Amino acid sequence: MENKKTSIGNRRQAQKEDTRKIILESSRDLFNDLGFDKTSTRAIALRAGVGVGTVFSHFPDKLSLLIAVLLDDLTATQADVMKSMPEEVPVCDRFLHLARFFYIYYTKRPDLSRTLLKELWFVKGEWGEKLTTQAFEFVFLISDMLEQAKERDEIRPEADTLLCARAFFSHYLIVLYEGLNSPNIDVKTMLSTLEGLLEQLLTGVGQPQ
Amino acid sequence: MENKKTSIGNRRQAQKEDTRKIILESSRDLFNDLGFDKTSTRAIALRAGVGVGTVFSHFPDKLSLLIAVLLDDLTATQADVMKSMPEEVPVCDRFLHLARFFYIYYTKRPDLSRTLLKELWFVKGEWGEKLTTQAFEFVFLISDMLEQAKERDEIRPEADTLLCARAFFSHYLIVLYEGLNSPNIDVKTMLSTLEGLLEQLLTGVGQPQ
DNA sequence: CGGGATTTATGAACATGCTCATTAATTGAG
DNA sequence: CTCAATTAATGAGCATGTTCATAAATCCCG
Repeated sequence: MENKKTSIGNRRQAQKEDTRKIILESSRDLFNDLGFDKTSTRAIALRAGVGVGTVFSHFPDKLSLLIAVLLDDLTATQADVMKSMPEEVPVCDRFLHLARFFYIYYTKRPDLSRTLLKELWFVKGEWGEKLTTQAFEFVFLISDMLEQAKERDEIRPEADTLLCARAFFSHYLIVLYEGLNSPNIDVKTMLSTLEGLLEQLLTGVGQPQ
Repeated sequence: MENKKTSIGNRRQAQKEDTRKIILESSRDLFNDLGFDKTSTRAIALRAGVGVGTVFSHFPDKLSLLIAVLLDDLTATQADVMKSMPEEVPVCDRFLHLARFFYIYYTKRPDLSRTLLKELWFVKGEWGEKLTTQAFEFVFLISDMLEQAKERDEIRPEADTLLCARAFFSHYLIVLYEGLNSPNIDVKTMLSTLEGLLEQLLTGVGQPQ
């Protein structure tokens, strides 16, 4: 009763939020159980107990549903990473720590990850921008780590940390794509490949001078 | 008359090949004119003067049609690259030469390229393998170039040329993705970014020793 | 309360990728 | 040439993502 009274004036808003949440939960469950392609929007609506149209009045398309589901997790993952990030170790190790958490997350749900990463670069609309933003923040995070490493004289002062962060990111991605592509996904192998690429980048492959 | 006689015994085979070719040509035209999404398989069939089912008896799905169309071009592009490849210049320049040709090709048809590159890693089936093969050959090509450079003492003898080739490739791809994502695509900018990344990799960003 | 305005929910309808049972054409042995 | 077998072509039909006109629910002002 009191709850009803306190919520007077925004019952509609609360209802909408509830509907949104139940759609997201249904999507999450079905995506996890059946995979992205085999989950129909009708099934999502049915499980959520709403009409198909309702789903699309909350999310512009099916892909945005997946992004919404996974971005929640990825934000949480990033928080976990930061909490457990070791200090006072080489920047390479710090980056590998970062990569490990995400690789573990992605490889646990290869199908959904493939769908997400396929679209990473080219999704349009509100949810596409959120995804791109997440990727940018990832790069900036690496850039910060490199900046700190520079202050510790770990990397050369003349190095462009943002460019270097993009290099790290591109290696991180290529290893992720390769991993998700291979039938037997193994985070350890992925991380050791990534480590090799990073060491190569730190050392350089050209003849000095 | 004589033609007919000589082709006796494989009229069916020839017919099939003709049908295949006209389907491919229709696809190419429509993809170029309308883009991938706005080209329907019905439209392709109509333009080719065949039934919809015929299209799918020659190619497993719409995406394979796109791959078939673009792989032809990409093979030709690769041949052009090799013909005009400068010798006796730094490996970085040789790679930039390679990249230029492909960047030009991709940026001329951003929509189709986006669709192709989205699927690069994860396409299934016959045509997916052809695409993956093409990518592998690209990496091996770089690896060969690096091996030659090693013999010229241009890169360190202890460097792993295959790993280095993968690094080159990952930078090549990230720049391509970024380029295709940006509204104003500019091959020159892409190439200078790529050059920066390569120089960074050759020099190394860590402190020597 | 009353009732017009606004927001939210709905599912029939549409477009499209793709399948598959059926038909048509071609072949080659007798 | 005949005809059974093989291969190619076909399009109606299905499943599914998405739209949009309509209905239902909620709000808010007088």
